[in-house]
Amino acid sequence: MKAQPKNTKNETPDDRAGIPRRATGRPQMSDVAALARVSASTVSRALRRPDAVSSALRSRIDAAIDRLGYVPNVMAGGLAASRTPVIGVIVPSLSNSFFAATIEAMDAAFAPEGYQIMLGNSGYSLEREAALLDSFLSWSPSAIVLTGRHHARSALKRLASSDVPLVEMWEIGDHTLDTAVGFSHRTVGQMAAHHLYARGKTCIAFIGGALSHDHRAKERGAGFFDAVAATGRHHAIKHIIDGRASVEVGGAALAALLKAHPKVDGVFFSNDALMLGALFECQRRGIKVPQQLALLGFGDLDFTAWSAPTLSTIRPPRHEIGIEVANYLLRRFADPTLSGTTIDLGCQLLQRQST
Amino acid sequence: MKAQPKNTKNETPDDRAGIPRRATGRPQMSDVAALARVSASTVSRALRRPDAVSSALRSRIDAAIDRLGYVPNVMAGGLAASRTPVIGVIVPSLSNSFFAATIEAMDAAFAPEGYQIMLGNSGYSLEREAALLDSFLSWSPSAIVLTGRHHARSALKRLASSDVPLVEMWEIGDHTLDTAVGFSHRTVGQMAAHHLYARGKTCIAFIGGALSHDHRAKERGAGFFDAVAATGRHHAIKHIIDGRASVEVGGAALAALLKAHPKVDGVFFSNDALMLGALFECQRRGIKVPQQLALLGFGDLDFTAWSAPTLSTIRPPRHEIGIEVANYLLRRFADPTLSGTTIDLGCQLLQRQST
DNA sequence: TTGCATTTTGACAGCGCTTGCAAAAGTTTT
DNA sequence: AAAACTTTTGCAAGCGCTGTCAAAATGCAA
Repeated sequence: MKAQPKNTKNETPDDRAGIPRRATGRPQMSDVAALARVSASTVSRALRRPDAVSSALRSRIDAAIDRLGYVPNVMAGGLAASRTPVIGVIVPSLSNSFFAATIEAMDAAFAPEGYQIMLGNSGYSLEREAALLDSFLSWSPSAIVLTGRHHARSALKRLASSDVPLVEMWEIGDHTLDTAVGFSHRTVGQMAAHHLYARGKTCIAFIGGALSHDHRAKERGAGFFDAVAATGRHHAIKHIIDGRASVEVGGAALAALLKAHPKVDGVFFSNDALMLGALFECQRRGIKVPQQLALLGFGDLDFTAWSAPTLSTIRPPRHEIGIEVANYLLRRFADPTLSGTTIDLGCQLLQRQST
Repeated sequence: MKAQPKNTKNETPDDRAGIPRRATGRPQMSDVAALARVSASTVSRALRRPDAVSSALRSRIDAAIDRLGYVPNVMAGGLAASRTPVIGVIVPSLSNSFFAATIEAMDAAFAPEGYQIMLGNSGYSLEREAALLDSFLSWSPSAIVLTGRHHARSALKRLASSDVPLVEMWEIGDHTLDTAVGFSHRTVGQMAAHHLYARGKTCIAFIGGALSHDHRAKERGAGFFDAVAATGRHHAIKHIIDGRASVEVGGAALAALLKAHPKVDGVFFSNDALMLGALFECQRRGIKVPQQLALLGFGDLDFTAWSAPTLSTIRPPRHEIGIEVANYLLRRFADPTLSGTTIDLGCQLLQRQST
C-alpha cells in the first residue's frame, strides 16, 4: 500500500487555487510553507513559539493554515521532538463516577492547551497498572498521572528511569514519588467517626467493600478506627464484604451487620453506593433514619442530596483534583524547573438528614 | 536539549553484557537487532508479521526483546506506517455511566490486541465532536468510534475524505455512514408505552431531561408517543425539563407533573436517575408505587434492582455495544475488504416491582 | 553612511521505525 | 548437479516534523 511516491512539491496543474491534492488527503507543513512563501521551519516555529516569528509572517502562515485546513501530524511532531501532547492517565475504574468526574475536569482543563488524555483502566490491579504504564511510556507522553500511591515495583523502576513528570492523585501521604494531588483518606475516616459521635451515636460501625483492592477505602476504614480508639472509651464494629461496593451489597451488608450487632446506631460506609443499598434496606425494615440508625457515606454521589431522607456524606474534591492536576502540570510544562509538591485538597462533610 | 548525538552503535566499553545505555533510557529496535544478530527490518517484521520470519530468528529476537525490555516507539512506528494502534472514541459524557461501561468493555477487548483507546468528551455538542474528530484524525488512528448518528456537517466532510474505518454506536437507523452498533431508541419508547398499558395503566406520561442535547433520549420519547398514538384511544402527557437528567430533577419533575395532571398513573422516564428522584418524591408524599403510580426507567443503573420497591427499567446493552464494536473493528482490521453493517443489539425490559 | 548587535529566517540532519525491492539462502525439480 | 522456484533476510528510502546552526535582514549608534 501507498507505494505511490509522494511528491513533496506537488505540481499537479489542476491544483485548485494552490490547494494541493495528495494521497493522504491531508495537507502538510510543506504545503502551508509554500502557500505562505516561507520555509517549513518557519511554519513549525510559528506553531510552536509564535512570538519567535515576525507578525507579518505569522499572519501569512495563519492564513495559509486556515486556507488549507492544515492540522499538524502528531506522529511526526512527536517523533521529532520526542515528546507528544499526551497525558497518560491511569485510573482503577472508569465506571466509578469519582474518577470519571476527575477525568472530565482534567480533560476540560487540558483540551484547550492541546493536550490529549490517554486513559488507562487498571481495574485496581497493580500489575495491569505497570503494564499500562509501560505502554504509555512508549508514547513519549508529556506527563503521567497515576491514581493512588501504591504501585508495582516494576512500575516504580520504569518511572525512575524515565524523566516524565509524574502526578499521583486522589491520595496523599509521605514518600511521594514526584507530585501528589488529593487528600488524606485516613482523615476522612476520622471525620466520619467524630461526626457520628457528635450526633450522639455510641455504637458505630464501618461497612466497607472490596477493601483488598481499594487501598483508599481501606484507609478510610483505618482512619475511622483510629478515631474510635483515640476516644479511649468506645470501640466500633468492622464489617467488610468481598464483593464490589455496590447498592446490592450495601443492603445485604447492613442486614448482616444488624443481625450480628443489633445495637449499632450509626454506620459509616466506605462508599455512597453501599449507603444507598443500606437506606433501601432500612426502608424495607421500617428502620428510622437517623433516629434508630444514622447513615454516613463517602462520595457525595448525585442521589445523596435528593433521597428521602437525604444522606449525609463526605464529599471528595473529585473535580478539583482533575483541575488541580492539570493546572499543576501546565505550570510545570511552562517551567520545567518546578519541583514536585503535595497538594492537599481536603474533604468536606455534608451533614444531611441521615445523621 | 538532547543536543548530544545518539550513537546508534553504542560501543561504550562498559555495556553490561550487551545492554547498551542510551540517553533516552529506552532500548530501541537497533539494539534488539544487534543483540539478536539480525537487521532491524527483521526485528520489525518479527513484530508486525511474526510468520514472515523463520522461527529460529523469531525466537532469537523474542529473547533479545525480552532481555532488553524493548518496547517499540509508537511515534516512529506510526509515522512510518501512517497508522497508529489508536482507536479514537468520542462520547457525549464520561460521567454518564452508560458510556463508561461501553468504554470499559471496549477497552478490555482492544487492550490485549495492542490497541489504545483515545477518549474524547463532546459534552453533547456537535461542534466539539467535530473539533475532537479533527484532532483525532491527526493521530492517524486505526478507527474512529462516534456516539449516535447525528454529526456536524464539517465532521461528515472530514470523515468522508479520510478512509478511516468508522463506527457509530448506541443508536441505529437508516443512512449509516459506515457501520453502526446499537439499538433503536424509538423502539425502546414503544416498549415502554406498551408495558405501561399492559400493566393496566391508562393515563401515562413521559418525563425527559435535556432532550435538546440528547437526541437519543428524545427518540425514546418519540417512540413512546408513537405507541400511544397507535392505540388510537389514548393520549399521553409529555413533561420535559431543561436541566440535565439527574436525581434532583427527577423529583421536581414528578412533583410538577402531578400538580398539572393528578390523574397520571404511570410514568416513563428518559433515564433511571430521573426515576430514582421520582421514587424518592413518591416516598416523601406517600404515593404507593406501583399501585397509585407505576415507574419505568431506562438504563438499568445499579440501584434499580435493589431499591425499595425495585424499579422496572429497560436495559440497554451497554457492555455488549463496547464488545461488539471492538470485535467488529478487529475483524475489519484483519480483513479490510469487510464492508459496513448495522448491528442491532436490542434492549430488554426488566419488569420489577415499580410496574 | 558604515559597523556592530540583534532579530528573523532557512537549510539540513535527524527522530526510530516500516516496507518495497533485491539479494541470499534453502528446496524441489529436472 | 544444475536449473527453477520459494522462502528469508538486509538495504535503503522515506514517514512529516523539530531544533540547531548559520546566514540574511533589520535596527541603531557612531
